[in-house]
Amino acid sequence: MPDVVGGASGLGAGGGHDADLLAGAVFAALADPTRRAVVRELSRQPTTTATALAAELPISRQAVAKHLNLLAGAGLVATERAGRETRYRLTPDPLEQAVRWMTEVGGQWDRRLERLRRHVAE
Amino acid sequence: MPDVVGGASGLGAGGGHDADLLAGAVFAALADPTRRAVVRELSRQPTTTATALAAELPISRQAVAKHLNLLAGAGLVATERAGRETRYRLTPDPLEQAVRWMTEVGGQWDRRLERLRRHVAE
DNA sequence: TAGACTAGCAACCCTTGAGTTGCACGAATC
DNA sequence: GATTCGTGCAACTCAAGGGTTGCTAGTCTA
Repeated sequence: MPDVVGGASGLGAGGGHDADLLAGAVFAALADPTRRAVVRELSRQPTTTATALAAELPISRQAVAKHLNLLAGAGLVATERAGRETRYRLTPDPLEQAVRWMTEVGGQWDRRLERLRRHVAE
Repeated sequence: MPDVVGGASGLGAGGGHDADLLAGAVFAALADPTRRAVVRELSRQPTTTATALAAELPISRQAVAKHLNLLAGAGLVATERAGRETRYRLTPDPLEQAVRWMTEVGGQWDRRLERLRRHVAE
């Protein structure tokens, strides 16, 4: 089951190799409502700590830390230590990858749709 | 835990009401690699059936059907019966909502970054 | 009408993931 | 130097989700 992408090689040849995995990590990261709240909050403040976030969310500090780790794994967040606290900064670059994935799929479908429309018209 | 978004009302006031839920459904739908493969395949063929998809994927027909139901729940797929088979068609409109969510967050962060940069410069 | 093909429903594993608590360690403060 | 504050790590619970098998029902065809 882990090689669904690779196993579907006949399908996945459309240019996306591991870009799919990158986009997938972003999608998985943004699939959780708590994580979306964290990201939104990070988009407002330049940097924050896990404890500060936990103070504004109905979950524990450790839960927030887990989410931040996952976000860091997806490349959406960067960490930097400042004394005894670690501050988290939003790095929205991977969002671009995800957007590209979606526009690619949507665009391909639009092209297919237009082709079908033309075929019906003739 | 289910009202994380609402509970974070102090945060979520940035214009997104249930648009967050819509985008969240899209993200959750695209978080699974199998579902991404299904979507990519649907972007190539105008319509398909669950059995046809199952023939090209390493999973059973019922698993594909579940994924298609979830995609339909997110509004990414529409169904139409044709005789004894149900054909699935891609409806990429919700992708736009998701893209808007991401660009909004990214844009807000960019603005915040620029403001910070200006503040440092002076 | 009998048989093949398609889809839908339900019950059932088993893994993942979100969340918790508890504890131990480095950094500031007094 | 002792204490507090902020993190990090580990173990654990519990619900959700991906996948399977088995069966039933509808539709086309021979």
